[in-house]
Amino acid sequence: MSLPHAILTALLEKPSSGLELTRRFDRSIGYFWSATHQQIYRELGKLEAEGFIRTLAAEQPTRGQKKSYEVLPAGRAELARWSAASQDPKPLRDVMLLRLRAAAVVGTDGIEADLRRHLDLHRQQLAEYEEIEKRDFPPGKDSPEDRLRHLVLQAGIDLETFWTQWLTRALEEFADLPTDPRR
Amino acid sequence: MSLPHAILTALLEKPSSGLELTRRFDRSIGYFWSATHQQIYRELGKLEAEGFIRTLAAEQPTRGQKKSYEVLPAGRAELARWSAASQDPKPLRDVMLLRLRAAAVVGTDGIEADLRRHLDLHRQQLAEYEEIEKRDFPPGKDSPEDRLRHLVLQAGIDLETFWTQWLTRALEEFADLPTDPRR
DNA sequence: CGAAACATGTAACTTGTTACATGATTAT
DNA sequence: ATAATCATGTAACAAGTTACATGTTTCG
Repeated sequence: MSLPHAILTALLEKPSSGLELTRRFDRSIGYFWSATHQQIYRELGKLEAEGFIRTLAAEQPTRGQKKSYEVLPAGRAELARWSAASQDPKPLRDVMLLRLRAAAVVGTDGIEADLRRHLDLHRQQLAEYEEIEKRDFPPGKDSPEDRLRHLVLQAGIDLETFWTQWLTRALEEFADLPTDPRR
Repeated sequence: MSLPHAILTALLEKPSSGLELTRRFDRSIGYFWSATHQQIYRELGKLEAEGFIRTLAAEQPTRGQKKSYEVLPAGRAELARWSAASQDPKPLRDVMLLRLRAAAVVGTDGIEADLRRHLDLHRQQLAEYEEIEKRDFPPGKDSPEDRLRHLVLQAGIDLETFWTQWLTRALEEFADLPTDPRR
């Protein structure tokens, strides 16, 4: 139940239409909670029905016309409640780790190229985060809100750093492997 | 589409019944791909229908009786195919990061306690992984298969290390915050 | 026998994904 | 006018979650 709260956060930061939200999910918010436009429209409908948000424009626009939303007091209260409520961390779920474990059984043919590709992608993502950090969080004078947002970005940077290091190490192991185990 | 392949990997490592698989998913395999018994039974049925696995026992057991499965050649081939096939990494999706971002907007009341709790949980998980490493991967003499499995475990250790460090840093930031932003 | 533990399974629901449909606005 | 883009939406499906149902074996 996190998507509605991601949307509430985004709308509090700035009232938006569905498509604008979709674009923001492709950028900042989507860096730790991704969503497609179909999910967003579905959820906007629910949030409006629950009285957490409302449309901005006085006239009800028809299909195809832009429709912007803002958060109502009940929505802000729900977000505060959710943010403070205790939630268990989700166990790790990673396809590449699973694939390596499978490769230990059925052989490593073909997987090395994808490890390289992932290394590239994670390096790109890391560079993107570092760019954002340079632009949005220059040294000195951070407001408390900025320090929290910086902390979140830092997690992204650290995680991408981890992946680049781990993938590099994995590829070194592959270089060392005498031959494929059982192929 | 990873759960069937997680099950194939587990069954290749050792033929098992549904409940045995469930227990193994609570331990080693679940450390990077979790699943409940309902998911597992559903998926075992599909895998059998597709001809990737078959029951071991000659007699068809009835409901309530143990039913063990083994992987057929087609299943092994499918696992090899999947493991080698290129797949994009999934974007990061983390509730705690989203909660912090929300807290930057609606206030940080209440979230600090859960950060502490998460720090504890991640420390426990890290200790568990390190225990497994000591037990299963003593220094020296690793077979190629073991090196791959060790690499996977290492990712778990590194990720838990990251979270403990990041949460420690987050809590330091909270100690520094003058007062809650906007509450 | 009765209770506990073992073992498999169903059903209903929520969330996420993929493909497609439709109307409105803008630029050539 | 028509093509491209903007914008909202539907439908069907896949995957994951939660609650419950049912039969079997073991042990006191």
